[in-house]
Amino acid sequence: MPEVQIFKEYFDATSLDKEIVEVEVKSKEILQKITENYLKAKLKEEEFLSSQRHGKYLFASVSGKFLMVFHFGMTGSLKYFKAQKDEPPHDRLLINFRNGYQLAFNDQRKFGRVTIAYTIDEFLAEKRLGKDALEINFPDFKEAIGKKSGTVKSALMDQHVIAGIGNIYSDEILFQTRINPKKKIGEIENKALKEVHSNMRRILETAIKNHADLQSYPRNYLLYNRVRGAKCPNCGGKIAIVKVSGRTAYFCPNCQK
DNA sequence: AGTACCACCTGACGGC
DNA sequence: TGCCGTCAGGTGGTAC
Repeated sequence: MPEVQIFKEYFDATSLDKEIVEVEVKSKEILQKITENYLKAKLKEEEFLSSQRHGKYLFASVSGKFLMVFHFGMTGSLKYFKAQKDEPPHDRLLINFRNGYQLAFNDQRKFGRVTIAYTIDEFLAEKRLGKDALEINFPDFKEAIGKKSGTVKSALMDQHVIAGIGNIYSDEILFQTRINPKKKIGEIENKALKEVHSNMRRILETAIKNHADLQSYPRNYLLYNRVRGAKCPNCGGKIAIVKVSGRTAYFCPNCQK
């Protein structure tokens, strides 16, 4: 989600209030529930007025009439450019503006998706997305997560519970709260859950402040050096790697009980 | 109903 | 040098 917030800021700085002349779809696979012709017709001669982020989704208002929805998967990004030499290598969608610039939806692994929606609430309801991780207050957080029965890591990553936490940020939150990623939700005390909530917000805010660039995060963050054989920034012990409901979890067995 | 896990896709990387 | 297997990460579908 911090990356998506950075894309939102980039989008707002580059692509608002410019007439769209044409849309090119280079990889149809990224279109979700819409056809290429539909998207082209919808965007032609319109303009982006503003954008909003919810979890990992970015919503761009198109002339106040409807929303263009972006989901970036793992490798998606945006690039605003003019010269051909600046065209990104895996652009799946290009939006051509009247001013000669283009906005590219670049996505090497094609896990990203683009679609059209009419209201954010309707879209969130259809996807059954939880509240945004930066917006949710503790009582709502507790209630949402309390309905789960699996591991704390998979609950944090479940977009229906809270929207916005991915694999690497769930690791960071649990590392800083000193909770083992395999711990069951029911075994977490209220006080620790409160810490999870406040650490979640602080970590996401810190990540955004650092432009979602892992190498500029504080040195005591697990994410600063999330690689095989890394040492724990707390105790110097070896960081372990395990699978938790199919995802790779990095954690310190000594600090996270 | 809810949880676990694989497929999707591509490039990087390690091993032989 | 080069080929092959493995891995990464988010989501959606499927299996349990």
